[in-house]
Order: sequence, then structure tokens, then C-alpha cells
Amino acid sequence: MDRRQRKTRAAIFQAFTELLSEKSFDKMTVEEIIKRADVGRATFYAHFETREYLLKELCHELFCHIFDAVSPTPSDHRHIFACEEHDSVFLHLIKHLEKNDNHVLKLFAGKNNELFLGYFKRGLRELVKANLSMFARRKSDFLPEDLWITHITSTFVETIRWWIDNGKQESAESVAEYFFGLV
Amino acid sequence: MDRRQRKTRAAIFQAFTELLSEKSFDKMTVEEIIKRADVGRATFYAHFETREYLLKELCHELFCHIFDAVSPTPSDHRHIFACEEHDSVFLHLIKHLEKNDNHVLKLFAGKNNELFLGYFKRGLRELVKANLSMFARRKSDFLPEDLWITHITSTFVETIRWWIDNGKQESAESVAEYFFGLV
DNA sequence: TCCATACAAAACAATTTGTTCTATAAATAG
DNA sequence: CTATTTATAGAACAAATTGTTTTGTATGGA
Repeated sequence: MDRRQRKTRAAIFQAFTELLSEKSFDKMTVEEIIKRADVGRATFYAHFETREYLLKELCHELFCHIFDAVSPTPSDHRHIFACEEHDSVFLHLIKHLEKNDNHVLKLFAGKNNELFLGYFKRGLRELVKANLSMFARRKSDFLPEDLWITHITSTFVETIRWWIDNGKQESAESVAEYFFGLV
Repeated sequence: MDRRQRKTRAAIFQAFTELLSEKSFDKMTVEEIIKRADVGRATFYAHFETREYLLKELCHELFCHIFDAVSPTPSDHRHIFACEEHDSVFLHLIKHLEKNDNHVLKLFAGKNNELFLGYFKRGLRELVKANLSMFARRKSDFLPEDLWITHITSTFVETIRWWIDNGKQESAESVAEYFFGLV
């Protein structure tokens, strides 16, 4: 990838990220983004077809990084047998979200972030699937597995949202306990 | 209210509702609405400040009707002691949603319906609060009540969404069982 | 050094928005 | 039934936004 392309892309991501913490996604215009990123109009459209694709690609970068960080690798036996709450992948995820107190967290709480949450849930869903054994199995006896996974996923997101909205007063451990308590 | 106003308002609501079942809210323009409703541009803005207010007022009408229909009145002792799943206000709500298979249900499943779901949840939340006794009380011992109510509310919505997305194959009773099973 | 190409700048048509005007039709009051 | 009020249609309007196109520049990679 051309160095110029990398720079332009980074500048747009940076400007977009800053703007996301100031106003909601759909009230944001391409005009504002390119002004702050200091790139030409045609340049923006050369990189991203629409504003939506920009958000999608940003989310992809962010979430790949986050989920990779908390997911155990095949050679990593940390979590394989860690079916306990105090060492679960979900607690690590919450801690990770707590640590990176940058722009990402604000996206959870704000309004008009359906796209963002959708992309996050898509990644989280895989994590839930891979860790289903952590949750009560008997549920699957009378609940469709699909509904069960959907429920765990959105419960996690709702818990995080509640946490952020309340000013992150609780510790990551408490939030994880709440989450496991709910599901 | 002037008869002309009522007619105009009804025409706009009708056109808006039709369009809602065809495309998502934020891809919808005032242009399309007034064209289908066959009213003048200035007339629309005389009734509704923005598209958002239109959606808000439509939701208000719909939800007031729905929640009033399933909520017991003070003189109505049907549900007061009905803490069982098979006669709960939630089952009645699901049945009500199943029966009125008009435009409302489509709004649950579609994308870009955050505003709609927000308004629905606001009304549902009151219903949940008033029926908290129906759910396990010991939860409140270690869970903030606020989080607990939020969880029940969004679990209901998520269950309905799952139901719609899967083509409404299950009966209202099954859906209610799933809901109670989850919470 | 040379070539390809990413870029800036500007202009552009097409939409959409929200406002304002006038004349007309309809509703309501008396 | 008449008079007055008022909602509406229709049109025109400025402003903002979008996505495309063009031309010249300068930067990167070979």
C-alpha cells in the first residue's frame, strides 16, 4: 500500500474517530470529516464509498484487535479450561474495554449507534458461541440455541451500556458478575 | 381539531406507515411522504417539525393503544394476582402483537429502527416495573434494580425480534415461555 | 531519473431540506 | 345561510449535502 494512501487513510480514521466522540454518526457529514482530516473530497470517496463503509472498516479494525486480544490462541491454554467467571474471556473483554478508555467506549453509550453495536455484536457472537459451555447447559434443552446465543450476546452489550451510562462506577469484576448473574 | 387537520394528519400517518414497511426510516425523505400522502410540503411542516417527530407521534399513538390494551385497569382484577406465565400481561402483549400483524411488527425486525425500539422500550419499561414481582426476587439482592429492569425489558424486545426474524413460527405461548425461561 | 498514481482544488448537477408567499378552498361561528 | 377564520396547495426559494468529474501537481516506488 502506497505511503500516501496509508497517511490519508490514517488521517480520515483519526478525524472520524474524534468526531465520533463529539457527535453521533448520522449527524456527521462527509464535509466535516474531510475538513478535519484535511483531505480532498475526491480523495475521501476514493478510499470509502460511503460514510457507512468508513464506519464498517473502522469497526473491523477496532474489533479485530479487541477480540484477538482476549481470545485464546490454539497454543495458549490460559482460557481453555477457564470456565470460571473470575478468569473468563468475558471478564478479560470487560477489562480490555475498561483499560482502553478512548473513543470506543463512548460509542456504546451514545444514541444512533445501531450500526456500531451491530458490528460489535457480530464479533461478540463468535466469542459467545466458542464459550457456550461457560453458561448453564440445561437451557439448551428447551430453548433454541440460536435464541440462547442471541440472548447472551445482547445481554453482554446491554450490561456494558448500563455500565457506561452509569459512569463506570463498578469494577470490571463486578460488571462481569452482573453479566453472569443475568444469564 | 379541524376536520381538515384530522384528514391531513391521517393521510400523513397512513403514507408514513406504508413507507415504513417498504424501507427503513432514515432512508425515507419528506418528499416521498408528502407525495404519497398527497399533501403540500408546507402542510407537512405545519404538522410535524421533523421526520423524527412524526415517528415519535406515530409510536406514541401505537404504543399507548397497545400498552393500554394489555395493562389491567384499577377496576380490572384480571392480572392483579396473575403472576403465572400462562396468564401474564407479557403473554397478552405477545398475543396482541401476533394478532395485529400489520405494520407494527415489521418495525421490530428491520434495521435502522433504533428510534422505534427506543420508544417501545420506554413504554415496556413501565410494564416491567409494574410486574417485577413476576420475576425472581432474589436477583435484586445482588443486582442493581435498574440493571435488572433494563435486562428484562431488552430481553423481551430481543425475543420478539428473534421471533419475527424467524418468520413467527412459534406460538405466542412458546414465545412467552422462552421469554420467561431467559429471564 | 522516470513513470505511475495519489492527491488537491474546483466546478458541477442532483437531492433534500426548511421557509415564505399568495390564492383558494373548506370549516366553523353566528 | 352568511361571514369570518384558517388550513391547505402550489410554487418559488436559499442553503446544505452528496457523489462525480476534470486538471494540474507532487509524491512514491522502481
